[in-house]
Amino acid sequence: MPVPWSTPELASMARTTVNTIRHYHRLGLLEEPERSFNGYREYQVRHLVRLLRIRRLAGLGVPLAHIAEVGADAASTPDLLRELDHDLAESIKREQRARADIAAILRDNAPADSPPGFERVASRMSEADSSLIHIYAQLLDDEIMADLLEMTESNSSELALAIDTLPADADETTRQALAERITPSMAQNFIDYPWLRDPLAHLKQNANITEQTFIEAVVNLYNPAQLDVFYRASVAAHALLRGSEEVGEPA
Amino acid sequence: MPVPWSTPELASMARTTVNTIRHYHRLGLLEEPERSFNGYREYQVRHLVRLLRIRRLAGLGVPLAHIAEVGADAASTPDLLRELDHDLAESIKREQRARADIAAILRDNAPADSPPGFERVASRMSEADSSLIHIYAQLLDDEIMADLLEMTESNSSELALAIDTLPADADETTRQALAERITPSMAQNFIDYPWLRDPLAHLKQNANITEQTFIEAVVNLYNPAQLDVFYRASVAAHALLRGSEEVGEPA
DNA sequence: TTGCTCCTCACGTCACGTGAGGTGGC
DNA sequence: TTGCTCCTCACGTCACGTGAGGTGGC
Repeated sequence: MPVPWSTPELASMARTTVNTIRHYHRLGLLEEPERSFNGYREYQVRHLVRLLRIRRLAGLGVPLAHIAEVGADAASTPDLLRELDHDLAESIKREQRARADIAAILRDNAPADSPPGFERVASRMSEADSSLIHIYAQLLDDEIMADLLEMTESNSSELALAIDTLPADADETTRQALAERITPSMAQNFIDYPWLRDPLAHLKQNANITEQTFIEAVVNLYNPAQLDVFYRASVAAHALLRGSEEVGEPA
Repeated sequence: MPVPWSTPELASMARTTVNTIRHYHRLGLLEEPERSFNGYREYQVRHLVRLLRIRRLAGLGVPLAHIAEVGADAASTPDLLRELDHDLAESIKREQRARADIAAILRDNAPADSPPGFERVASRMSEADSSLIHIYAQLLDDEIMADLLEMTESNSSELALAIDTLPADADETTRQALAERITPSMAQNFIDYPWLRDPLAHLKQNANITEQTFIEAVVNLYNPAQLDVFYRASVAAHALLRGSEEVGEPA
């Protein structure tokens, strides 16, 4: 390839594309070369050098709009580079988190839109539970979320299924029976995770007025029979705890 | 914030923007909610959940156009995720290289568009040398480039300056004197870097017909006097080596 | 009437890529 | 005439952001 070079030749030498070169011409970043008699561009060595410098800066993350001034205003360059470095560091962190999350999803064979951190238990969770966790993750801090994960892991699959499949019009007997089955583990949870008795006190600081959200999510995601079972079990669990405190665990 | 939520309220709860929500509506990704009497959107819990799932997938790098099908076609998801992971890994590598290069530029106070790897010596290099290195980096493999860096590091600053500032019309005496000054180091380079005697043999494999480029770059970037000095020094250096081989270094 | 909240619609951003239609010499 | 190379010009992509102009109830 003797000088002068055509656009495809220049692109090939700089390991880029003709579209990229034309784009830089449009932006005024790369000087237009002379034209041959038939209108073809004829690039010289200086164009190749300029193109390589532009590609280098673009590769470092310098916005094309700033590349002209990087040449001109060398004094402001360190600040620009430090800013770029900061952006790159952030981007790398985000991508590394995404990779870790993808690995967890693949490892646990979980749905891709599982709540972050819940991949291990995602396939055992009902739609309602999964939805609720998505919302809670916006409202509760990480320690609470970690506790929720523990609770979900220790949940009995049969009980979870029974709750999940409870029809909205389940009769009195069915509800009461189910409530009694889940009362012990609920009581245990109240012991293991004291904040469960007053979850509203543990909302994220930056989450403004969200107590309503917290409650409305539950009410929306479970049917009346399920909510009734939760309520009955919760009352029974509290009674159980009060009983054991009075009898076996004096303050 | 009681249900139903307005668009800004929904955006705030999902830690995103109203524009993002409207964008998802336009793409048909997020169901349009009911409107109030005055035309305001009224979002329910299910919209919040859907929005959070979309944001989660988007955060993992799933293209918006594929998010609908990720829900529908769970079987193809692992392949998609593995592809995403591969892209993320590539992106992270690129960004880490960029960060390392930015660090080198800042550390050595080098121009941002220095040839990669040459930051330490960039401030001592002439424009022509820097340009040439940019071009050579496209044509020569990494080992040769490492040798070029070594050569540049060991170059005498005064000699480099003398060459760089040599006028195109420098007279005979000046040229000859300068050639004689650089002959010893050039001879030493021929010994230390044997490939210098036949650099064209070390072009990158994937770089097709580029010998011309190699030569045209030199001819274009240096003035006639400089080229003449290089030529004279090269001839003298070769003579020197032949002499020393005949006298002091029998094969 | 003024402010406030939400709305729609069109266009902008970033760094190019795509594709249609035309040209000039073999 | 066909093929090949290069050209221009308009529009597309991706995931939104911006800004103009309008509305409805206090």
